[in-house]
Amino acid sequence: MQEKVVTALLTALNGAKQKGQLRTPVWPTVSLDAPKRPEWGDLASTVAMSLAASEQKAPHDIAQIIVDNLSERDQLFDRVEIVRPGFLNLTVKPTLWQEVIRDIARQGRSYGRTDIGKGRRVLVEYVSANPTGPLHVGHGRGAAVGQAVLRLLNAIGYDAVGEYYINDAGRQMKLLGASVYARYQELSGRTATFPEDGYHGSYITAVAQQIKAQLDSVAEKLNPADLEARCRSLAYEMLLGFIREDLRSFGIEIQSWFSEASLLESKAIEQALDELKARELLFHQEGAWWFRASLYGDEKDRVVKKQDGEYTYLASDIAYHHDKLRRGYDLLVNVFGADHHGYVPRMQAVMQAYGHPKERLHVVLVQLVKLLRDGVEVKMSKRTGDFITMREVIDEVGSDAAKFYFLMRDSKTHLEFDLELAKQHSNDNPVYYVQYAHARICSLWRVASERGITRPTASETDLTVLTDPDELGLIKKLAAYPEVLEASALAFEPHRVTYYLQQLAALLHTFYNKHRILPPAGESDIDESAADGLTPGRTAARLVLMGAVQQVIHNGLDVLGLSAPEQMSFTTSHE
RNA sequence: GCGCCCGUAGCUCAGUCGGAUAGAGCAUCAGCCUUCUAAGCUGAGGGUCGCUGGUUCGAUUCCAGCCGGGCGCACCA
Repeated sequence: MQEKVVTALLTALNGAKQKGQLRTPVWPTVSLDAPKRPEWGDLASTVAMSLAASEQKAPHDIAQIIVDNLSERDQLFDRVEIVRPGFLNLTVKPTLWQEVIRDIARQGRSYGRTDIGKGRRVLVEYVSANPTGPLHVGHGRGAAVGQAVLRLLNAIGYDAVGEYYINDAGRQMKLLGASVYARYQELSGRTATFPEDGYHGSYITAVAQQIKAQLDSVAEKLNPADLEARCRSLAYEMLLGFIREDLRSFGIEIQSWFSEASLLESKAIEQALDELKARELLFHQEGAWWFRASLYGDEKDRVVKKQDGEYTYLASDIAYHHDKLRRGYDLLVNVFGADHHGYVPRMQAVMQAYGHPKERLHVVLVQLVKLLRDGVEVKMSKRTGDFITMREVIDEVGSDAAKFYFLMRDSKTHLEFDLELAKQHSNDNPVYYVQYAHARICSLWRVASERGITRPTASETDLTVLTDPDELGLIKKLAAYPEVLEASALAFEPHRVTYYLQQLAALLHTFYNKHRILPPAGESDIDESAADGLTPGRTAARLVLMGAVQQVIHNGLDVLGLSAPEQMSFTTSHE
């Protein structure tokens, strides 16, 4: 719809240029928004005002020229108005809005999807939590955001794949092994020195207990170093297994798992660094090897190989991203915790060092989640390992509710997450508000079929009866979905869709409350239904409209990775 | 000290490639269920868009400087 109008405006502009009425060489982007007030029409554009400078004319005059050159004016618009400085207020013919419903019915699940990504390949790296403990709430937000970004990109025609980078090499693995080993010893009645900076969480003891059960029979034959190594690898496998399970039960499916250790084994780190060395982007100083990150806008150069000969974390990451690039992705998206924002320039320097524009890597930052219970902050201490896990949250509030909350706000801002609110099955809970809108429409189908009313098809229904402002308001919101989806995907900001769905659901609930869709079951209410002009034709048209609303809510929830239930369970609703 | 992010209603937050009287939810108050699910709806009150300048016909939006909060500034990951 918006597209049609923009095209019409551009045609008018070009026509005016040919007649010599306008002379701006390149048109600015033709803005077209739903204005704030209904009396300003359905769509408003500010092109005339933005052309004022280059045309050296009054905005109002330019607007007039555009209007005069609108060749399809009568086919498209009921009303075209020029207001004060130079706003162009357009009221689109209802028949065009009604067409939107047919589009939705025809396109179904693909309504809103586009191909502007042109099949370009994208790798979305997300979660990537160290396999040294269970996922916590912050990881949950990262998982929800990463998955939503991935699905959004796919929805606009990219070919996106999700990957989890496993930090299974280096220091934290050693610490994990040492921590588990120490607990193992304690469980065996021996005193052990717990490593400084070790993992203190109680889950370590639980893991040690399980490992002890497995190893007790052979433990005697192992020297301490071997035993610790066994502890390390068994603990790693167990913890990564928990992570996989947690993600699965959260409804997150990671297509690809990439091991950091594999980079060491395959010599990929050496190769990646050699390539940089060959381009003189590495230098040796004070016994260490440095990457010239400052050449590409980072604030300083960075060590990749330490004096002791060990690679830094950055070296692995260089090799990892080198590998991603070699796999032929056109765009790399990394979902990072916001505390890693300082790392971004470094990684973008790496992109450039390998000859790619820094925009080829886009980093989505995800801020911390502040957990509340009834408005009181739930304190978490990383040091003692005493934190609320993602598992506990989804067990308590459910996957859909958790995801919706994680996706409600711009990911780069702090999020307050009230557990009590999130699990409430009430009107205070936006998740159910949206899902309920979907379920309500599904319920309509059930009641309709009980009363012998068959569901009308969009193509065979006369939709011109849909002229009520509430009906048109609903359609206009539906018409905006493709734009919202596209903008949301291009900005890597899923919360725009979440917000849109709440608005759409609100319109639906209002409509549902105000207008009847099905004729009443009895005959007593004939007058009431007549007052709202409820004829069989109107019922059919409204049912088609409801089908379109249902479809869009479904599509929106789906792109966010949420379910669209056909009915709500009322088990805990009334107290 | 330097860098990044945030500062919008009592609370939590949308909106910001510059536009017309700044929005939603919660909370508060007043209403709506013999009718398609009240997990819903209607109405009311509530704001110097952190402050000060600048650019502009026009700034909550862009720029600069301040103030307040968070995070980051390792041969840790």
